[in-house]
Amino acid sequence: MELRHLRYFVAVADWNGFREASRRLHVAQPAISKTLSDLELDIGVKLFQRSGRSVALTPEGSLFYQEAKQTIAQSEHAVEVAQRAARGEIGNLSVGFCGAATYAYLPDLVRQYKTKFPGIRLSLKELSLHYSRTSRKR
Amino acid sequence: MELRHLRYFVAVADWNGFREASRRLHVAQPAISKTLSDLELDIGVKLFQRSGRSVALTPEGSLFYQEAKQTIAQSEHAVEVAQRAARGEIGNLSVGFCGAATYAYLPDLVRQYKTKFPGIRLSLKELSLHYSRTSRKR
DNA sequence: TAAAAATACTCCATAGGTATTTTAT
DNA sequence: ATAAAATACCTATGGAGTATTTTTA
Repeated sequence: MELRHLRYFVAVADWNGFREASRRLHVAQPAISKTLSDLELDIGVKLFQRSGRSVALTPEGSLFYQEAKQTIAQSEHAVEVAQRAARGEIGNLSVGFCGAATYAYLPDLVRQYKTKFPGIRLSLKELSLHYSRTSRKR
Repeated sequence: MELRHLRYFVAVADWNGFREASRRLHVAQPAISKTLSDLELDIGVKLFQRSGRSVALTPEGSLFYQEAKQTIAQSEHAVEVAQRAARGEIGNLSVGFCGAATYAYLPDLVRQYKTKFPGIRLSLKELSLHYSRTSRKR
């Protein structure tokens, strides 16, 4: 099963019919027909009640419809999260500091940061001064 | 973007590497390579930091990883819902009743029902006796 | 130099198109 | 009789395989 199956399925449910869905999707009607019977075969559940002239969701189809929309929405959300992170609108930033910086620079830095990057979670960590000594041992 | 892209992406992240992912997925390594660069091109975000010898998620990739797994899980949930509904384990049942049935049969019926089909939501509606008259009008 | 990923190509499976038949109103 | 879905058939895009090159630890 691929998102394509779900997109076509939702389109047919939304526009109640293969014909109209095929128009909206700019895809020929037999392709929609094939994709949906593939989907039904794959999951082993009949999603539509066909009566030649028209089409209606089965009870199982109705439940699947909700979940299919949810799946598509989640997939779009995934992309959006990645894109916003790439633009620096969300994400995490870890800042290490020590000694004099603590009171001289940090407070103002954090204040500026919070207003400029409200979507980024900031983690602060005081670095131990023993670090350079212990790492040089052995 | 299709679920295939997300499945491959998650596999590469999980098995930290194209090579190992290709073994686990039973798909040749260049196919994984191609699919992932297609994905990055499609969403316009670099998901992995390649250094020839090894591969690591970028910060954006890490966020996308969570969302991709969520998307796949939701797609599997969708199928499960449909299949359970088809098996009669979940869903809705509406029962109309009227007159003598109300006290003579309904209580016992509902009791039996609840134990046999715990996943099915039951809706009861008392049918108006005027219904047959009004529907016959005109 | 030895692993792992990228590139180049080839092939074939299948998504999608056209033409037609079937079905129900 | 007509509008819509299914079926049959064909085409072509792109997913996946093999062989090879590139990269870096």
